[in-house]
Amino acid sequence: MDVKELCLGVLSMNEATGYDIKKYFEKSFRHFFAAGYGSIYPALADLSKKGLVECREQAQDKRPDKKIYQLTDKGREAFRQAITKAKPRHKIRSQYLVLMYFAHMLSPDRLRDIMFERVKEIEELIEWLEEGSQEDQHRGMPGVEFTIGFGLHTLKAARDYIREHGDELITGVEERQHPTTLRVA
Amino acid sequence: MDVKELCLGVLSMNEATGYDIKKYFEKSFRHFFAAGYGSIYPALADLSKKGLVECREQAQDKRPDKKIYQLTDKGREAFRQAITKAKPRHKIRSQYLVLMYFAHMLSPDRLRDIMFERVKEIEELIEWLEEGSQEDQHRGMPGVEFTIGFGLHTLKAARDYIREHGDELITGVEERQHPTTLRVA
DNA sequence: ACTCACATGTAAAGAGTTACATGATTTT
DNA sequence: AAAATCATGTAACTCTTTACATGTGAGT
Repeated sequence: MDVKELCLGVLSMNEATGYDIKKYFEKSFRHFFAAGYGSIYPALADLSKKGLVECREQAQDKRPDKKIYQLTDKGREAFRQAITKAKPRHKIRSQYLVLMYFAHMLSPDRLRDIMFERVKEIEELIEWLEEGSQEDQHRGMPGVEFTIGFGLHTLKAARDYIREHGDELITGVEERQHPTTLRVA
Repeated sequence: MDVKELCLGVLSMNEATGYDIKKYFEKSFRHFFAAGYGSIYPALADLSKKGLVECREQAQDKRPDKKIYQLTDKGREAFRQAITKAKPRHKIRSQYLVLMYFAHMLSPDRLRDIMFERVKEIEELIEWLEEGSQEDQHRGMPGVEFTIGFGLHTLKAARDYIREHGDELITGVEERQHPTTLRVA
């Protein structure tokens, strides 16, 4: 289940251009699956070559022609297969947590900045999801609500954890870096 | 901040073999940064070539020689640089949530299986982290406690969300797939 | 004057995964 | 008898990221 297959998924709902698909990714999968043009356009070219999507070109002046893609029957079937067989993995790759792990090697100021920035990012995502949940484009797609709700719930948990334990970590680091002389050895 | 840099991080605490490093990854970074031999061994070879680590070989019979790596001063400095400059990203790539998003295209049985499996995986991770938090190898590393606590908190949130909203999703999918004939159109 | 939205793509580099290859010892 | 632990690695493949390349029109 990679960018190619998610493109099929997006196209299973509506025909779209590469540009549209990128926007859809941003709107809907932002918190669990990101992709840029550099992976979407080649993916579409590949799907086209394999006969899973077809495209019709729409001329535009002063702009590159629009290439509007739609699923073929083969593509629809391929997507069904993909989601039927895909293993439900959930991978996290977090440089942020690596930094927290090695917090004792950072200055308390840098540490504070990182945590602040992370909380800000999380809050932006939460806002984004809350806006998205009010759109009613996803009537009839119970999964949309579920994934938005899941995102909101886990992001809030992450934010709250940092808020509640961030100072503790900073204090711990300060103590380690400047041990008090008064200590019962 | 990739596997190479995390290897430096692990070696900043203790000398180790590639095999040891893999085990350390599993014990400590499992919930936010996974890596296999296929990325660790080449990483060490590369770091060695760049003079960031040194290795001494220990002969063993009936086994390949052990290669015990340790940081050089250059390597120690490189790691300090890396964590000072690294952007604190946190990436999630979740096929699991993709499947939930397109839940309406799955059979309720498959959906139930996926959620059950996911909850089981989360529970295993939680247990793992709870065991790890009782080890006292991480004295003096306040970041270790923080990352374990963070993992526990967010994993529990994820588990609880699925428990509380999973049935709702399944019901929604069933309704969409077999609409009742009794409906006020 | 600048940035955002529209609209397409390529090329090179970087990273990670998977399968392969070897093989004794210990535990279940 | 099978599986896990110890211990190394490579090669091929897949996938993603980043930077480049091009250009208009509308809004601030």
